Amino acid sequence: MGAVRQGSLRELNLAVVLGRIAAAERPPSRADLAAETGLTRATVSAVVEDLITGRLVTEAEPAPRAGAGRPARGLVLAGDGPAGLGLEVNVDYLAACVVDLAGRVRHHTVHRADLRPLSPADALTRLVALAVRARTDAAAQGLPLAGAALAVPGLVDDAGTVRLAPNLGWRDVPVPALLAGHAPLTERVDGVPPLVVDNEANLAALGELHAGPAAPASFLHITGEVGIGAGIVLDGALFRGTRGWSGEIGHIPVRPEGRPCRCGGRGCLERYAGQEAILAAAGLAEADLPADTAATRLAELAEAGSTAALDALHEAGTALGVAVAAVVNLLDLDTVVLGGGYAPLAPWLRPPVLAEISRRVLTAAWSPVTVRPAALGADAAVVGAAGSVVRRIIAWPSGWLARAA
Amino acid sequence: MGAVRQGSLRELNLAVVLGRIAAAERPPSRADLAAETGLTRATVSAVVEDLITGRLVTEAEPAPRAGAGRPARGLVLAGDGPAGLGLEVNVDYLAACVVDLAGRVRHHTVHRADLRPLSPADALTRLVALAVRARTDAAAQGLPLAGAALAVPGLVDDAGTVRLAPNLGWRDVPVPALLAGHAPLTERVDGVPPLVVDNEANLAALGELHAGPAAPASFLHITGEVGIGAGIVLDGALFRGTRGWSGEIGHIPVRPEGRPCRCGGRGCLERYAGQEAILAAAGLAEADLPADTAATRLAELAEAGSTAALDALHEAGTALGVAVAAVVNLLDLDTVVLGGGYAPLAPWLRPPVLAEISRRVLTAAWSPVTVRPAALGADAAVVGAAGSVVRRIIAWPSGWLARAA
DNA sequence: CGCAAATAATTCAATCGCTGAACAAATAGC
DNA sequence: GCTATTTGTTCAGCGATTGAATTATTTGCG
Repeated sequence: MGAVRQGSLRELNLAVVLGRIAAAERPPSRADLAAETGLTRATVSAVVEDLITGRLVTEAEPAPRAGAGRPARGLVLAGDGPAGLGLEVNVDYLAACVVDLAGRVRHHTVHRADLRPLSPADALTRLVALAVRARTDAAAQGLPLAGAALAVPGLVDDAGTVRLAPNLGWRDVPVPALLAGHAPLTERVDGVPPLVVDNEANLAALGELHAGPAAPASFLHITGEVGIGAGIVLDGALFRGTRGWSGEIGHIPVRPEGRPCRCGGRGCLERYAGQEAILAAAGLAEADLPADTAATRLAELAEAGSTAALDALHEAGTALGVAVAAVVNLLDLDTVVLGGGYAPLAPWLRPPVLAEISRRVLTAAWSPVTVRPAALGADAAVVGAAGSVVRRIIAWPSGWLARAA
Repeated sequence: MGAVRQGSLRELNLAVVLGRIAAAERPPSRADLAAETGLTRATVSAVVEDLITGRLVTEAEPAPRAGAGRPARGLVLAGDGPAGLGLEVNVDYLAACVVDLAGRVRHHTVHRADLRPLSPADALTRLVALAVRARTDAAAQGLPLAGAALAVPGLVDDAGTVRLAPNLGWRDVPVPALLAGHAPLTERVDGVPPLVVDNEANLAALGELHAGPAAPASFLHITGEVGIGAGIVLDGALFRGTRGWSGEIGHIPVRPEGRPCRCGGRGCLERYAGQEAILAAAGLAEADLPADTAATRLAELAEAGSTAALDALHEAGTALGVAVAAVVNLLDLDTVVLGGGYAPLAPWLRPPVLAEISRRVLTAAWSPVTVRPAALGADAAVVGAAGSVVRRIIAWPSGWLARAA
């Protein structure tokens, strides 16, 4: 916590009030906010006025009806306020989307193509084309973009360099430098780079947090694709680790005397619950399926009662459960979200995961652990990326207000 | 983050300034603090005056010498300010200590006795005797006690009830209720209970954080005793999990097809790197050694070149390394501290732990993980308990100042 | 030795944002 | 149409920070 200057007071209260408006189930009145926060109605009015003139908040016309007295005017996040641009590079598709302050997806494009043969520079050039279309669409809807975030299936350092994205074949790719020619993804505003690069699993977890007001404050979001990544959300904020490389769950040993893994260990989770492992166990050659349909195909087979598929899923679920139990023991989380390719497979993965948790988590007897599929599907990472931009504005509105003024 | 009222400004700045004084390497001057925090020298002077009249800070007479100009007056945490009382119940000893604001241990008593035959009530009665002596000693030194914390080798819920302490044989022990007759451990002040009960591993980790200014902001502290517990410190704060039950590292599977464990799983870490497992592997019957000397005995044997001991330690270190690698992958930590019974064994445990980390942690190649023994020895938990009390004051001085006024 | 330069800390009027109470606005119920 | 009730705004007052000026204390230099 930095020092609190005179002006910080208003900055902090702008964040507090806007945060309450964003988190509220129904549009709160100024009086509600005053009661909730402990601030005076006078102060709340002044703060709200700043937020309204800054186009972050609008008054909801159909005010919620009460008993007697002057009717309250509900406050909601502005639909025409700043929006976030989300981008994603993945193994077999590119995606872009625009999410407004209220969390609505206002634009969404997916471009399917095998990215592996392309150089990183070429892939990014194609991505810029998508970004430009998204920008144009946003402008047509009167939405100013406040920033962008790019989701990548790999490890990203603070500078935005992709250190390693195995399934993409990327290694030490300096994304910001490669985008240098493509303003306005590169103009730095207020010290915030206009494009943040982050791990796909992290951003997908943020997407889940953003998807509904019912999201718990702390949970583990597991993205099951070729690799297995986890996004850790603690108290409503993404936990990134010392260098931003948290969530590497794929190499927790679940059968240490088991199959060798490319990481050098043995019996890693990825070798038992990764997409390739499940497909192989189910008797499906991986090569003839595009990655995005593999999970749905498996779900169809399981639905149809295929013994091979059911056995493969049970096996994978058990391995996943061993790893999840370890994480729950370590972090004492009460919710686990199955995302990415696991989402459609949740009906079959859930039982063995729960079984392992109740076997191995000492505290599960006192307070049960919830395991549920992700609310967002395969779009979680892009939507989460765009959401992370608007979320930053909600968490610190004075930055945007100063820029807009 | 709650709303910020007018008066919160000063409260926040008191915390900011006191925090800087506590964290500084050498006594900072008011001017230093102003430069660091961005506050005006005028404001810092006012804030510091509050801290000095509240007996939290004093001026260090031998001011650090500079070039020219009026010499600065260094500010340090007051040695005669509020102190914390730390208590510990463990399998074969009770302990109490008093730590002052500056982190110095001003009192320390250990009472050795096998606690397992005693009822929880009897054990706590003996503990109160220690606490009373510590109080008297503190009073004799002019130290007002600001609160107490009790370390227990088990799971504790929010109300202070020990839900399960297997090695102590405790189950659902309502510690605050059992201490009800023993004021002043029970009078609630400012909404803060005078006695906080917490897990031993958590408090030991806090002790490590408190032990030196060189402690990293985020680390994993592993307490190896009969069970294996971990304290997770993230950004200088203990991470407790949703219900305060984080850090159960003992049941991470390291040999899943291996030995059955009392938790119901197989091949848990505890069965390979727990004290009993190491002693058995080294050919030492456990029964004939008091728990506190087992580790030193092992260290002696290893020092003397005993093959059995060296092999046992290598085996345990490898198992520990597998689990630690999993945690490091998940949380992206850069420091692991070997505490409790592991501290004296660190020379032999470190190499296999590091080997497993470099094998299994993908990112270890870019930035190495430090593994080191704990700075505090077996006293870490008591000292950490007392430290947690003074730490709370440093984090929120206005609470103490209001009480003292 | 005396004086200028430099750095530390304090004083004080000005200012910014919150507070609390009074007031205006708008509606339901009688 | 009147009253009770609740919402939202206005305004004087106040607390905390600010910034410039002032005082305090030492080093360096002639």
